[in-house]
Amino acid sequence: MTVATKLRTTVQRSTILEEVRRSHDHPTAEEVHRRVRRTVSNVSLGTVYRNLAVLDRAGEIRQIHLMGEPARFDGEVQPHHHVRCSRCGRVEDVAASIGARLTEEAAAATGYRIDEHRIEFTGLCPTCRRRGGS
Amino acid sequence: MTVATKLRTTVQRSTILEEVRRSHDHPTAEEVHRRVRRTVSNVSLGTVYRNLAVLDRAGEIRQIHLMGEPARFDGEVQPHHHVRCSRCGRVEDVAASIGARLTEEAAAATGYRIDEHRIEFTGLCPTCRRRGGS
DNA sequence: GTACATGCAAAAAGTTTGCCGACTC
DNA sequence: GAGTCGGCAAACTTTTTGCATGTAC
Repeated sequence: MTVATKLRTTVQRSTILEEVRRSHDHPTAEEVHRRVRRTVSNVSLGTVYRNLAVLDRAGEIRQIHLMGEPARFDGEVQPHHHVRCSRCGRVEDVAASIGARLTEEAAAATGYRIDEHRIEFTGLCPTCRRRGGS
Repeated sequence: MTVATKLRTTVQRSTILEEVRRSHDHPTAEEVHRRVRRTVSNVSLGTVYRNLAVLDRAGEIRQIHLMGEPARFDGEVQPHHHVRCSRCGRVEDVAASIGARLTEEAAAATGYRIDEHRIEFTGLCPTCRRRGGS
């Protein structure tokens, strides 16, 4: 599971990384903990938090913060964005191609050197749309 | 200070609203509390939180959540986005005209009915750029 | 063997809530 | 006067940290 150079490989760390990579539903730390415990029955929540932070710093995973929710983690580290369904709460990826020129536009508008941007869309997912209105 | 229809006008509530409206630095609840206390010396932090929530629901202010930080509040309720300087931490507004077509693009890409989007840019502000590097 | 990682439990940080007296309408 | 609101303090949720022990390299 190829952890970045300086990191030690421990059962806990590699299991946590694998779990985040295979989860496509953007789990919270607590959800990761629950899932990892199926394999490593005694991992502590503290270790999960510590490793999620380490892996985030190492660029192996990403952390996302949506409005008023606990942090979620994402094994997809390529640039992309998120949509959250306001009815069922699911969070899905949105291709990074959306808003490709945003960086230049924002740099021109603000004078900042823009390094990154994250977009959080909110709406109704196809399933909830079928079940009717907002 | 024109509070939406159903809300009662109390010294605490209107001071909190005024304070958020006049602050252009996106204060946290604790910062709002500190500032409001200059006028209403005994206002409690609980009241500040309650009123920020009420005013947010009433559409009088907005709440913003940036990566790994406590919630911040914004008296500007018209659509707009935010940039945060990764060196000095300041948060500034970015005009909503940026990314005007994002809603349609995201709707087409995901099948969601998109209701809203928020963009968080990260970079270096002009001042920090002058002082050199990342 | 040394530095780093883990488990555990306690603590911190941020936010919400229950209770009751006080104030707005 | 009825229903809201505010102060206070306790509770809750999420995340971080200290410490002693264990493990990877």
